[in-house]
Amino acid sequence: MSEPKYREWILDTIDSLRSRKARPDLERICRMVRRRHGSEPDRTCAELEKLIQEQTVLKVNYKGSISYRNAAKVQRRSRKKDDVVTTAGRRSAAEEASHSDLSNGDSAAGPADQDDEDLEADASMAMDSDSNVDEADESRDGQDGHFSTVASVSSTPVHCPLERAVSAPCSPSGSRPVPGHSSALDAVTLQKDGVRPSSLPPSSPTALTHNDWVYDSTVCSVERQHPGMHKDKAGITKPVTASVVNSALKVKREESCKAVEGPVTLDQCVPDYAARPHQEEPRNVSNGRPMTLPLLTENGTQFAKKKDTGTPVPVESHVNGGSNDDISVKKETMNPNLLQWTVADVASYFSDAGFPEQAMAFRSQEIDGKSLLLMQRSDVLTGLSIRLGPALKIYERHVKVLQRTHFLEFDDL
DNA sequence: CCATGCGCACCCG
DNA sequence: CGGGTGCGCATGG
Repeated sequence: MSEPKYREWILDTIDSLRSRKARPDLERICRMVRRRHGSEPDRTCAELEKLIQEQTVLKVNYKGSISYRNAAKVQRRSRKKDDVVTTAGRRSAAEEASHSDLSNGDSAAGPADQDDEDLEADASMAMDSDSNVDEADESRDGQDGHFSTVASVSSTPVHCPLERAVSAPCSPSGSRPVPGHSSALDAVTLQKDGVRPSSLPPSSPTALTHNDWVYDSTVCSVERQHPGMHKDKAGITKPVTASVVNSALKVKREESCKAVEGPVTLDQCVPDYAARPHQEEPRNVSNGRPMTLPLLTENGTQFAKKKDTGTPVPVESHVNGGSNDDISVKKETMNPNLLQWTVADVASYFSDAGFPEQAMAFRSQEIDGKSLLLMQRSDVLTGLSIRLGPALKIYERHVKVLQRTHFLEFDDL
């Protein structure tokens, strides 16, 4: 999906701006990429959106304006120097943090790393728990409240990368999304400091306007729930909020929600994925995807395979201790047929499984479902340039399982 | 005019 | 305190 070339350019640009102490905002990023590589701003913008979706880049609202972060660098906590370099390049460092704990999302850095989606989910949850919406009060101008968080996506309009990128604020010149409203679409809010555990109410639209918001919904939906929510894995409650939010934003597409099958509620919870078209594309979509929902698995389960559908559903994982309470919602998931998984699906799966860093390696190597089925132990252990520990777990607990499951169910193919 | 460099104020853990 | 962020100003081409 995202062109590696662009990924590198954009990440380098973000890093560069950061080192210069200049805010990595859309305008500067587009300008610098154009200057350095000749890429059109629109294209850069489109690629940036993709990176945001992949969580390679995090879109955050910091001090009242939008900033982009190199997810890999979000370090927050101790990072060791070691970063392993993944093939992709140096961006991996962060993940380590992720393992440790996603909870924080703090500061600018944002969210916790890249863990993808699920994590995000939980990350968000975590965050919200502490924080919640609202800080509106003061925030507005921004003080720095640091930012909120996470984000991802973006928003706006559709994104078809190529086609429309334009709509978005890409244009270098003045278009910056104003904090607030206009971009409301995109933005969603979240905030961190404010904290109010319970929640949601305030969050409504108005909240958006205030400062921090995160972009994207992916997370947002989830996030604002009060901590308590975690518990219910089913996520029952969440839906509500989420929906609320969405509606407010108008971001979502209802249809899509429906599309999803049955358990609607859940979906709603996770609306973002489901809901937004954008995301879909990249991720699940391979084809007409019917995704199954995660049936509420309990935490420990790594995969839930639904026989009916025959799908291996990647459920989240546990990364840290297995507590997934939070998440469980995982995206409902991917296409049941591994053969139809795209590179993004694979990366997303591993991120969800708790290996965000390694997921990048899969993505860098362009491993899609078909490739995954062909991978052998040695490929996983040595072909991805990932550390042995995670590689072993990935192979034994995921690759092998997925392959086995696939062949059992689709052997005829 | 534009890209950079960076002091300094803020904020968080 | 240490660390991250980014405004605002200064500098250099």
